Amino acid sequence: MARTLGSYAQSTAPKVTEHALRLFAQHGYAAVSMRQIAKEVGVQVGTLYNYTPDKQTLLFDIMKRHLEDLLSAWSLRPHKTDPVLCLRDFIEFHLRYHMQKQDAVFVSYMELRSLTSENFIFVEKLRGQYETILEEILSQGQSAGLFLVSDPKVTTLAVIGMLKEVITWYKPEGRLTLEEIIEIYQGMIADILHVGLNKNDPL
Amino acid sequence: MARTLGSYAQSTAPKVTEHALRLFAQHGYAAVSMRQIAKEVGVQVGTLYNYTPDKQTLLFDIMKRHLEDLLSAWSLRPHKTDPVLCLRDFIEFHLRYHMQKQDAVFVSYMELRSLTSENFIFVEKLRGQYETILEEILSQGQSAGLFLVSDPKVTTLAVIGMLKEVITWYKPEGRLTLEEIIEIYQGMIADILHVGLNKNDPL
DNA sequence: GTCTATATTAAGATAGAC
DNA sequence: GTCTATCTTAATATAGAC
Repeated sequence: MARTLGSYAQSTAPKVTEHALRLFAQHGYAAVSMRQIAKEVGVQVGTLYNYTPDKQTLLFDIMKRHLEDLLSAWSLRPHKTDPVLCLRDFIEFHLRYHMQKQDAVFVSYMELRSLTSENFIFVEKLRGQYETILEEILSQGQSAGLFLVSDPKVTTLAVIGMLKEVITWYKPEGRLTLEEIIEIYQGMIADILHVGLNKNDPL
Repeated sequence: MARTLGSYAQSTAPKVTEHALRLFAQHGYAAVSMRQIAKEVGVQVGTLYNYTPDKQTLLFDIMKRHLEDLLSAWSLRPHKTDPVLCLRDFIEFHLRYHMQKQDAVFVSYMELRSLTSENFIFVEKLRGQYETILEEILSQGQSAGLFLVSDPKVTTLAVIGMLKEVITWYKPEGRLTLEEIIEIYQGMIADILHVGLNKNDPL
């Protein structure tokens, strides 16, 4: 990362983003003031406006960056062709990535309604791209006869719901390791999709 | 037609709650002002304070009433003893009830962090009571050997996650009827719990 | 019960000195 | 890059007339 010319101290820019993110996650975008953010960063309010034109842009940039990072992280992964392996891989990727970026995930989900309509459209497109990854894995497995579901669309949403819920209770120091949680979820999702059962087998 | 002396309109009290609920659901508690609520109700700001001591109490009362209604609606149902039937019943109850009170459900989930700590504790207790219902059904089925899960606690959370997600996409005029959705979810959850498979059967 | 008017506080954002 | 000072607007809440 290139630093700004003429800056001696540790750059303030990343601090602003970090503290804004944490405060938004904790109290919600609308409930956090620029003054609060400035206080956490350790500067006066006016200074913040050297790093963002306004509060809305601060939120938008946080979400945009998070979703772009998420998408690029997935696409940089070696691509598996078998839908069953690909699904297992996606579950692991999703849980690992999301559990280490809890604040960004939380804000990107909770604060959609705080975006201006223009920014909302942009962010929703990115979110849609991510959900499409799972949708396509499921539909490929479905047409290959590897998965058997009554309604692919609803199943996708249900799986997404299961995975999203994890963030509300996962704690690194909790009873189960992340590896164990991943395995449990891979199992439950395999059950829902009837992985391994042939289309013509009786249920 | 005048109902009460000096009052031409329908009683204001329920209107205040209704409009506050809808606005909180749409924009979030912190983003909604008392002026906005007053405007929707059709009164001046000062008038609102005849119906609530402050904005926080307005939010708290909405959540409290919603959760108390939910709990009492469940407890008024005829109680089934068989865990399998009880679970199916709970899924149906949950989805029906939640789909017809979308705003209240949404606010009660999203605005937990907007409550004062005292109010939060109260509301969390009610929420906990509701989640305990599902937990107990699962653990009863588990000990009766009717369900087979690798980790009951995580399974409960996953099922809750699945059910909660529905509210984010369900529309009464959508492709599937509520009855169809209920059936699909009963099926998926039965799959996760391996309902009908004996504990000693091979998977 | 509802209104108008107002007290008080705090918000987002900008200007200009250093 | 950061600060102080300030503009402007809007927030919650209250008081007192009708």
